[in-house]
Amino acid sequence: MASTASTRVPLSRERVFQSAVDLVDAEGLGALTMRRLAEALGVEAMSLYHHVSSKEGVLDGIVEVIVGEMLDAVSDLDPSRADDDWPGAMRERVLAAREVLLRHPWAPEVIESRRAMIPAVVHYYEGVLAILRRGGFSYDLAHHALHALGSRVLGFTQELFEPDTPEGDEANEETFRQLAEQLPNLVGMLSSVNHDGEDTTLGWCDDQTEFEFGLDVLLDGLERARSRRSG
Amino acid sequence: MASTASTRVPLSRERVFQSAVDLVDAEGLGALTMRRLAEALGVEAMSLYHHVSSKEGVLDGIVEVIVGEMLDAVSDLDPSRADDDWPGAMRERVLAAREVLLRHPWAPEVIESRRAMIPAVVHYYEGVLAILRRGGFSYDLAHHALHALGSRVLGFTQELFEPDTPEGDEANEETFRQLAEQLPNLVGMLSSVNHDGEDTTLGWCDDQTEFEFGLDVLLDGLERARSRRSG
DNA sequence: ACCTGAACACCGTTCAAGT
DNA sequence: ACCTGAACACCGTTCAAGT
Repeated sequence: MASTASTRVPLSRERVFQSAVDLVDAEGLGALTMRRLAEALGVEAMSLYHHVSSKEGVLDGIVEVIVGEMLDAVSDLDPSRADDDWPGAMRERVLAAREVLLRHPWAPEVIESRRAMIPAVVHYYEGVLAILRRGGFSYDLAHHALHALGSRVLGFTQELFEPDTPEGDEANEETFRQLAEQLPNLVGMLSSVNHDGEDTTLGWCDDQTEFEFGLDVLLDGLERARSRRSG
Repeated sequence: MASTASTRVPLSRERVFQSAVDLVDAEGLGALTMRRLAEALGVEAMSLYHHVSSKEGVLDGIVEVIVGEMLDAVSDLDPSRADDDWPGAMRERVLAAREVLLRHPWAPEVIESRRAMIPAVVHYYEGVLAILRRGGFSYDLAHHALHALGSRVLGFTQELFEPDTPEGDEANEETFRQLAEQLPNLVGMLSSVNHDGEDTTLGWCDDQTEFEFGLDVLLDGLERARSRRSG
């Protein structure tokens, strides 16, 4: 019954979102416009609006895809581990999520810009909370823990500064050189911290070593707060 | 010598940035366009480009103004307090910065989007580092501490979700209702955490109580990491 | 040196029309 | 039901020209 002339697959929300992820993987966030996305799908820009309400909806959908990959990645971890080692269970979950981000290094920027209740994100947080509850946290302390961990539960650390792009302008380095003599502590810190290792990295500071170390400091501090409160 | 016909003050970077802050204070971030900003200054849009290189430069300038206010606010604190009570000194500094944000509640969003080395931000971090160093942190551990504290050193907590705007659509609440039975822990947490108090607030979760509590958990965890390492 | 007006090259999005 | 083409209402920014 199907015409053999055109085997075009009909558009769907899922195809739109996956295509958006592929486009950004290949060409960066700047390439994501409604026109470019439509082109990649072999369709006119306005056809997209039958499946998404706006470009904001596309960005939400991108997060749904990425965090969906995280949910897949954590689905075969053992939830009962949290009963007697919640920091270990959390660490395992978060590092699995981080591996997804290493395949989509632009994703933290998009995730940070979204505050809508995206189903995959909500489910991911539910799993984080489950670990904290099994580990003995009250709802109230678990809430504080979520905020203290921040983006780290999704596998990335916020950057403070971004280095200048290799080919771009040198505004940052120039600013820093001019101010350097008023900044003894920053100069000292930057010279003692390795910022050009070959380590797997999501950003200037966010390499695997820094991420794991900072995560462990937080998990330890939170476990201490928990045990102090539950007596 | 000066003509009395027009007492127009010449444009300057400082006037452009301050005017941008005033515009956003009055009408929100969405109102900030080069054309609107020029209008507020009684000038054509293109005149702005003699003083700033781009709209990105205006946003950097806004952060310079806001964090400049923070530097003023912390300038009369006693640096030597960190010598025997670094968590107290940090707490004092951070809460002073937060008071600036309470006057500009849109500012966290702008600050989060900037990664350039803005002079005021660099100086602010220098002061944060000075406290950690006086408190006995190695450069390496101070670096981890900065990332662990994240946006908190500038006085705000990242939100996880934003509630629906009062007049806006109800997409978030709708999503949540549909998923609620699969989310026992989130439902439990949200019902036990106060999200509609009259407290001074920067966001849904970021009220003064949550901010101070979460800050203290982190400061305590960091002090523990420090004392464990220095023996 | 500083500011302007018109224009350019994009955006996201609306709308009426096609099939 | 789904897709289209043209148009709208904006953007940020360039450029040649004014004073």
